[in-house]
Amino acid sequence: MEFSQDCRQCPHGLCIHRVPLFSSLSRENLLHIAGLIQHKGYDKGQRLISEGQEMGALYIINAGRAKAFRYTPEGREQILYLFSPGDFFGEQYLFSDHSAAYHVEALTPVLVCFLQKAHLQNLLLAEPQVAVKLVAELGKRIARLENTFQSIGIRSVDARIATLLLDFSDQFGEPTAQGIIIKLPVSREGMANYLGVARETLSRKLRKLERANLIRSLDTKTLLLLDRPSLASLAGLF
Amino acid sequence: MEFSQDCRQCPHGLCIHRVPLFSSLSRENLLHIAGLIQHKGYDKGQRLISEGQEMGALYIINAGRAKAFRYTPEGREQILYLFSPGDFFGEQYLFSDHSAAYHVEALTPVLVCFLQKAHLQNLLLAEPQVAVKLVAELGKRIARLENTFQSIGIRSVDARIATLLLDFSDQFGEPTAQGIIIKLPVSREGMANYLGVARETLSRKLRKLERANLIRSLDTKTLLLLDRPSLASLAGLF
DNA sequence: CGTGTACTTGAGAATTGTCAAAGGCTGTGG
DNA sequence: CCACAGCCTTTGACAATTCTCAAGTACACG
Repeated sequence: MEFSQDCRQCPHGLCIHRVPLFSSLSRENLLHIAGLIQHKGYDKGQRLISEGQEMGALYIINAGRAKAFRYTPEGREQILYLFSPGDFFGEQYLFSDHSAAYHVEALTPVLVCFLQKAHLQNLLLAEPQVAVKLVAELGKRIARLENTFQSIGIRSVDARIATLLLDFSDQFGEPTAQGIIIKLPVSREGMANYLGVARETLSRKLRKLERANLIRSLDTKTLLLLDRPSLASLAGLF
Repeated sequence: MEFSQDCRQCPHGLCIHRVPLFSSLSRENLLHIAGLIQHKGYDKGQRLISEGQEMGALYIINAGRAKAFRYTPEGREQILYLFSPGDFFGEQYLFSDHSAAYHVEALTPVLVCFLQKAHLQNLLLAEPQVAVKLVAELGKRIARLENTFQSIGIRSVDARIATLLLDFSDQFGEPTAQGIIIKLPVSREGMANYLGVARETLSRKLRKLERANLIRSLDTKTLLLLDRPSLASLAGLF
């Protein structure tokens, strides 16, 4: 785990460049903010934040992946988000003193930039455009949550799995000659927890999709998507 | 259906007073905004907006109740939100030109105030505090969605029903000597759609709760909540 | 007072969860 | 390079839950 005082020595250039939030800022403003940003590295499996903890900053994923999750009363892990570089979280707590409502854990080694609450608050008041951008980003996130919400409301587990595969294909997929290759960010168990079904059920369903030639499992963490249209119709039409 | 040019003749006083969003504004600012706000009334069952429609304004519920919903691929109605006076929607579309992702329909006669996109955009740029408030409100909504998300992820339908009843009791309940009286905003079918289960399942579960003396059904649209603690333990512990 | 709508209840079918065991991959140590 | 331990995944069989279809009941409204 390492720190660096600000973002100007960012290993990947100014990390805030990666954040759509700040895209409207001038170069000098960017540099100023960059000076306020702190870094921290986390190993795979480490907690970035824990449920119940104070959230004093906005977290921006600079490199790596992380998952946000809670435990259900039965003790199962329910995954809420998968974060990739450029994603941020903690914005809910900017203007409320609630504590974090979920755990965030590194799925791979992760590098985060964080911006203290107070600094961001000042920034929003001084630069309305950033606030407007933030509102827009939050709107997007709400829309995504609403979609997920609905897709869970769908009775059929098959449809939910198809939806998840399509989402993954958009987020993590790479088109090739044979089909879209998806590097899964989580294990089967993780996917099951994301969907809210039992591991075993997910296994069976995936096998069924494989037998129907819609997908092929290359290895545990790699999937080949063969028939996107059929998946789409599963997700949406039945 | 009636119009009125601005909000100064609002039947319930300045409707924007009801909106936390604008609570930080000075009296003169409020009056200015009030002048920009338009009204519209809807009968029960009428659509405020339809899926796919352009969203040109922020809608604020002034009186009455409305539901936001979509149709699942199977043709079932999936309720996303229940709006009460003071709630607003349409903010997702402020800075995106996406069309509405759901229908909104009046459950009772409804009076809405709406503020055109352009006016609100100007307001946000001119009054950063309003933007900050908006960010805070959106944060709250995200938190609520995340909660709902998780509670749906919970396998047990019983837990979800208990959670819904507790939510309703908070939102629509009135404490009395016998217990908390809940005026249900939706029919059994509506509740079932909200939870994503079959009508019949909901009926059976409610009957079971009634036999266990946790609730009593006074009439179709009124519920008496007798044993909140037991419900809470159902919702959270098993 | 009848009619229609919404709700309840019952029985069988389908789906999913649970438990148990077997299979497969990975990394360590010989 | 191989053997083995440990973990994740798959598969099978059974139990539990929920859905569907069908019929019956209650209630609101004209």
